Amino acid sequence: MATRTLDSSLADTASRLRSAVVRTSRALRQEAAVETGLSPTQAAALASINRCGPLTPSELAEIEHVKRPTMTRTLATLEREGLIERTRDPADGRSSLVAVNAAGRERLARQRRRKSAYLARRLRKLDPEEVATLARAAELLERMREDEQG
Amino acid sequence: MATRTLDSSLADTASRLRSAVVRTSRALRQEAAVETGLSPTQAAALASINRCGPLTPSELAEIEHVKRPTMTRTLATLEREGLIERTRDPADGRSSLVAVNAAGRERLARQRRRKSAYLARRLRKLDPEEVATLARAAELLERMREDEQG
DNA sequence: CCAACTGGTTTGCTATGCTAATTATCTAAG
DNA sequence: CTTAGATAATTAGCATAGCAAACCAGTTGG
Repeated sequence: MATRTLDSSLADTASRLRSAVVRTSRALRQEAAVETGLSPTQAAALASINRCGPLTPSELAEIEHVKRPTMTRTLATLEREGLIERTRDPADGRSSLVAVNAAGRERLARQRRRKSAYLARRLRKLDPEEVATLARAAELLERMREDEQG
Repeated sequence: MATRTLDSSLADTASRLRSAVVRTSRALRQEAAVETGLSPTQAAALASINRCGPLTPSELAEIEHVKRPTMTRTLATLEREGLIERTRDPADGRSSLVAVNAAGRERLARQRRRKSAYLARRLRKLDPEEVATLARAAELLERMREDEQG
């Protein structure tokens, strides 16, 4: 019976969590367009490029857990926006190295400065203890994803 | 200075949380297709219809925080899959009432039974204390969204 | 030097959002 | 009543974002 209630509580948590994640992600997508002109996907890619230095599209796709064609398109958008630059990979003629340029860094900085960013604005209304819970949850979500791979 | 560090920690948490939510949502979308043939959006809609009884498309759009045209299409998909049924609203000729049919309930039950559902499977590997953290985070995310409306 | 592999892109499909415009019905004012 | 305006739903049209399959070009191993 302990197992039974444990399982049903897990299923319940899973269901609520799914709902919360999906809805929050939806809200983020809407908000992002207004705030920075970048969708969450684009913003995440830009941040990763910035954080992990110049890297190839494949490496980036790996980091973001999307397939290569998807990353190709995201990069095309960021390039069209003038936020990144590519140089030929000296080690491999098929490949290119992607890096954030001045405009991209500026955009990232602006974004970071934004006090009113969707989540930050809402986090400010929570108790420190609640913020800590969410910080911990973010870690757990990432760990859950990485653990069992894809 | 307290404010400064508090703010930067908030921004940091916001950024990590955004990343975690976006990536998890992406993983969910991929997984859902394999597991049940329903995307998270579709599964969420079906669950809401089931939970909240027969209701109109508008009410459902409200619950799911999407616009009506979006819900129209989601419902069309669920109907094409034979999981829901519509009856004319006796009170308003413009409207219809949407309800889950036998096949839909069967699908929901199967989904619930699924021990291997993405999140549940991963939750099972966490400490009870960690599961509790995520449950609490789910609540907080929902509350954050509802508070300031959208 | 050629065959097989691999990184990247292109192409074509699906799903999910949105807004704006249409259609059908309802409701209220005259 | 009847007509004008509001409202529910849909349709149409646009954009993003994911996938897989096919394709090109450069790399590498035999």
